[in-house]
Amino acid sequence: MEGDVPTVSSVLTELVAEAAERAGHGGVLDEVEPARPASDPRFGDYQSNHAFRLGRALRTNPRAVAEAVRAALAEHPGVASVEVAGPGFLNFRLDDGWIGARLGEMVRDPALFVEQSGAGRTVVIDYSSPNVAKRMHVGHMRSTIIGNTLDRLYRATGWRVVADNHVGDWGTQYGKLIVAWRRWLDREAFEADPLGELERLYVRFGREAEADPALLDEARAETAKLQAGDPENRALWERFRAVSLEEFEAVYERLHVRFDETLGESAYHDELAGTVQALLDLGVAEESEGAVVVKFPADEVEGRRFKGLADTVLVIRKKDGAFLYGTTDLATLEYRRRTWAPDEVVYVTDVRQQLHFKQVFAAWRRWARARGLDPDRPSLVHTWFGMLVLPEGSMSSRKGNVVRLVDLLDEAVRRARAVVDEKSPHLSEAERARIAEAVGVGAVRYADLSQNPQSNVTFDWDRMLALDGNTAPYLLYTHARCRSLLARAAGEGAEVGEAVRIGEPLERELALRLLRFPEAVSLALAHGRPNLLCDQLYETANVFNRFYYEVPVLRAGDAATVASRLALVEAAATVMRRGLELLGIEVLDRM
RNA sequence: GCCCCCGUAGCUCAGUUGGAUAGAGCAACGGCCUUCUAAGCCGUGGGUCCCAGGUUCGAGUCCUGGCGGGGGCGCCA
Repeated sequence: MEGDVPTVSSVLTELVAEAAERAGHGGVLDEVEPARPASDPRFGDYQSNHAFRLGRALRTNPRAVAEAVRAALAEHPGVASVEVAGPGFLNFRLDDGWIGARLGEMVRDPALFVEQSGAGRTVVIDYSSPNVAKRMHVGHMRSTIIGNTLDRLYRATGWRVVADNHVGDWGTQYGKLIVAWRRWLDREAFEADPLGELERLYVRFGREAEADPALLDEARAETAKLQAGDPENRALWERFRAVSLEEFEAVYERLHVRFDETLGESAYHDELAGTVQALLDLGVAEESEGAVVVKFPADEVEGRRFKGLADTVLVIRKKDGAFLYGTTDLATLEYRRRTWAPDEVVYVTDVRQQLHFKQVFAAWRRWARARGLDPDRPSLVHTWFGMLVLPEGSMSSRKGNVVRLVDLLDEAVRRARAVVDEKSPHLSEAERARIAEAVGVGAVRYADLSQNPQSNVTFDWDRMLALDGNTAPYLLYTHARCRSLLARAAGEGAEVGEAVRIGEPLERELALRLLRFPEAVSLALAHGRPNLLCDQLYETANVFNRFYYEVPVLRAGDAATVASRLALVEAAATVMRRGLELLGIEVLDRM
């Protein structure tokens, strides 16, 4: 729709922008501070703090600026009143009729008014990326879940998304594994639990090699044979890879994660030598101490984004001629550029790789310039998240304290099942199993998503698997309550209204909260922080449950009120459903 | 040594990038089911936002210096 400004925030922001211009402050700032929900209901529904910005720029009293902007505000059907408060806040109170109508329009919009900021644009998202020949553990969870949710948020805002699982399927560990396989394979164990056996072989190799260093030479030789295309080693490697991907896929399916591509490190093996040569030829890289490196002298490092990069070095070819993951990252980026011409490439990894990606991004930009390409396209984003640590410290397969991802999911579902059996014994066995799966897996996803990704998390079973409070089951329950009410309404032949008519304060609060959904989606994506969407859904659920408790729907009395309230309930169900979908949590109609 | 991140209620964490009187969940205590799902709702108690300065109309948020914790830093990923 041409010129349409869908969200409440954008409507009011636009109004303020026009008023500021009319008040003679048009060119003062290039951006208008977005209107936001009021920090306290006493201050109205929404507030604009733009007058402070203007006041600072004009070196005048912000209160006076606010008065001037207020006086210049155009009439708008959505705005019931505007007040200037305190040192220069503009407080808006919205019109009840407009809120109800607006909500009706929002739920009829397939995008729920979510701004389609990515329309016509392509993003490659690189996430999850576990190493082949090992089982996935909880350390892989954050990249997988956060990455997948960003994937969903990008799609919701109109982007074309290429989700790429850049698995670690190449490197020296396969030579070791081949040696170990030939010496110590327990074929029965492999049949029963392929990755378990591969892990055991890998650990055994490490132990044996300590006593007999000659094994390392043997492994190096096998790696070299593999990379030279030796058919026997190649077949073994392919087998390791195949059983791994099969097992990963089972976990992804339970987590509702789906990739468009699984192009691991091995896919770029043949490009690495050429990449290094190109970087040398273009003067992006240089030889140093026998290796090939990209240097970042302090005086060449550009801007705040590259803070901490100064005087560091990225090695892209070792003294012995071998390549490193930085080399692969650059070759991969070049492949992505050629293949999908993305506007943006997002890497979702933990905080430890910050410096690495600053280096890769800076090296890429230099490479792009040297070839006459636009260094800003694709724009490169490293969305990092904090470490997941166990209460007793770091997790390592050597210490044997890893928590496998499937075990976490199984335990979550087991606990959820106990609650379902207790609360809903009347449901069929099959339905209870389905609910337990959705609740358990949803709880795990939500536990991760609902906190700021950049915080470190200490792994805690009880917290991760909590089923009440601010959790996935709470959101699922709220949605199920909505659906239950609507199902009963259908049974009684009650009409669901076209529009919502605001009456009770809780109807108003719920409608306003629902209208914030598209703002929350944009905010979550802009900051790369799914927890902002979680907060919104949690608040929505809380308001709905208070509404549900205090305001009768089916027993409201007159048919018009029943119809209006049912429309509100349906709007709540729609928003909760879409929100849960964006978080990758399977939605339930009953529980 | 240099660089990055963090320090908020007993515990786990939010805090919309500088906005109005700092909020949730858990745990504790008290209340609400003859009415639409009590996996719910309401209430009570709980704070030197690590410390000290600074910037301004306004600082948990920004700058400086400490203290404490985590992570990274040329041939691992």
